[in-house]
Amino acid sequence: MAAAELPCVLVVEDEPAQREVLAYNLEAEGYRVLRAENGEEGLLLVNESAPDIIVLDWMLPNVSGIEVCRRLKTRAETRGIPIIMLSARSEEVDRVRGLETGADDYVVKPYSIVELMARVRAQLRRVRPSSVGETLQFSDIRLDAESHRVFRGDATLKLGPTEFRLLATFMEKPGRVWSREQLLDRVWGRDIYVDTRTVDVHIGRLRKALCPNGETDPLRTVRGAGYALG
Amino acid sequence: MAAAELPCVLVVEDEPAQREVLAYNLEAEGYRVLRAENGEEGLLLVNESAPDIIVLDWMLPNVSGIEVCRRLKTRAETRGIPIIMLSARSEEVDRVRGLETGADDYVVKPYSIVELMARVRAQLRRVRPSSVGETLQFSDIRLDAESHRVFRGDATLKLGPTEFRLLATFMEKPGRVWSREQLLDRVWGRDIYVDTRTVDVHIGRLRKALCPNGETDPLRTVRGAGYALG
DNA sequence: TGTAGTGGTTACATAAGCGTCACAAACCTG
DNA sequence: CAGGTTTGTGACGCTTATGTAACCACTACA
Repeated sequence: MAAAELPCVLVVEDEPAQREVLAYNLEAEGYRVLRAENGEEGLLLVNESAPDIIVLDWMLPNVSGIEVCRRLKTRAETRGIPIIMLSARSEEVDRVRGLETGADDYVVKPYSIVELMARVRAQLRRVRPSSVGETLQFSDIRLDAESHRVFRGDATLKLGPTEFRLLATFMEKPGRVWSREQLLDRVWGRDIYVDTRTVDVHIGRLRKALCPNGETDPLRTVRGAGYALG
Repeated sequence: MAAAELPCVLVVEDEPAQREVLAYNLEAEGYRVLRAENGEEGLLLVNESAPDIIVLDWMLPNVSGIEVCRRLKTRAETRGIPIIMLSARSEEVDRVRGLETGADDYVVKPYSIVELMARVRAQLRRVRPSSVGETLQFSDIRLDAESHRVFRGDATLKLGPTEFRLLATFMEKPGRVWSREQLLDRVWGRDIYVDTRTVDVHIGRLRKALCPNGETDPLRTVRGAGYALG
């Protein structure tokens, strides 16, 4: 199974017109597009073609989008594929449910096609670290490289340059454990001599900055190894 | 049970000709092949020989393939074994039901043997990562080296650095018996002086960590020789 | 030349993990 | 069964890794 050169997007949308608009724009953007008109077909295509990202309509006949999402996110091999949910509903409840099910992003119809494209790009960048990042996301934390800003939920977080780079490193590969030395390399620079304990201090500062209101600490200490996000 | 060097594939197919074609191709591909001609025999062989992957026909006398699948996927020790379902039916309903039952992949007859081989390889790669840095799996235990995490079923296990390295060593070669000296070399380091009995203590701690809720102990004590996983 | 913001280091407190021992239990061998 | 050996395991003291506050140094900028 050779890796496709072009990023591959699976569009699951029952309404033919909307599906084609999406597909057209995605193809114009340079993606390979797979189309599915219902949940079953979607699930099948995921197994067959391992797309890099999925744009998923909320309302689908039989197997609903949310159900498709749930199934994909509970299976280990498909859990990593980012899912962007589309929905006509704008109620808060559904947003929460959408993200709760494991969707990585959520867009309410009618959406700006440009915005959707941006989100697709963002999600892809998260998964395929080939190109440099604009927006990274992990759970409720968003990091925008361009504007140098970090959000948690709706709140804007305030963090210093070092903490920002530190967080950016973590968010490139959520879950991965970085040793203090690796972090010094990536965040401080290759030939800077700083005490490894300095990392600890900045981790502490990052933690404090990430949880201004007592949110759960997303950083994990791995004793004897280093730190990780999530 | 000596650790099989070759990946072991269990073929459950009642039609002799088809079974042999499959077996022939799998053996040509370098796998060890177990054959079963019905569901009961299949389930039996799973328990006896712990295959690495199962190719399972949908239509079987008595116990149907889907039933075999369901049973395996509900038992903790066998849940981790990937199952590829074969079916003559191509109806949407069945596809979905196949995946719903927990099958990891689904191939419709008549299939290209090349494609099937590719899928077997893909599933095996998922379960038996040959190289470092990927995720190791043994029965229902998964160890992810990169994120330094260990799961049993859905639960995340909490183990200390030494227990983690110990388990990683075992999972590299499930079934292999490691002497206390070998373990000290690999886990503690070549020129560390520690009592060999220390290994026993850490094995105990690892055991406790692996069975937080009274699951079956996957570690085997080989009297006079050492310890092994499975 | 203040002042505010940031960064690196140190020191100390605490938590986590480690290794050893001692005794109990299991096992083997006659 | 007796005697010896191997393994399981709780307890305990010790070491080490980590969290964190405090401090000083440096920079930028008005």
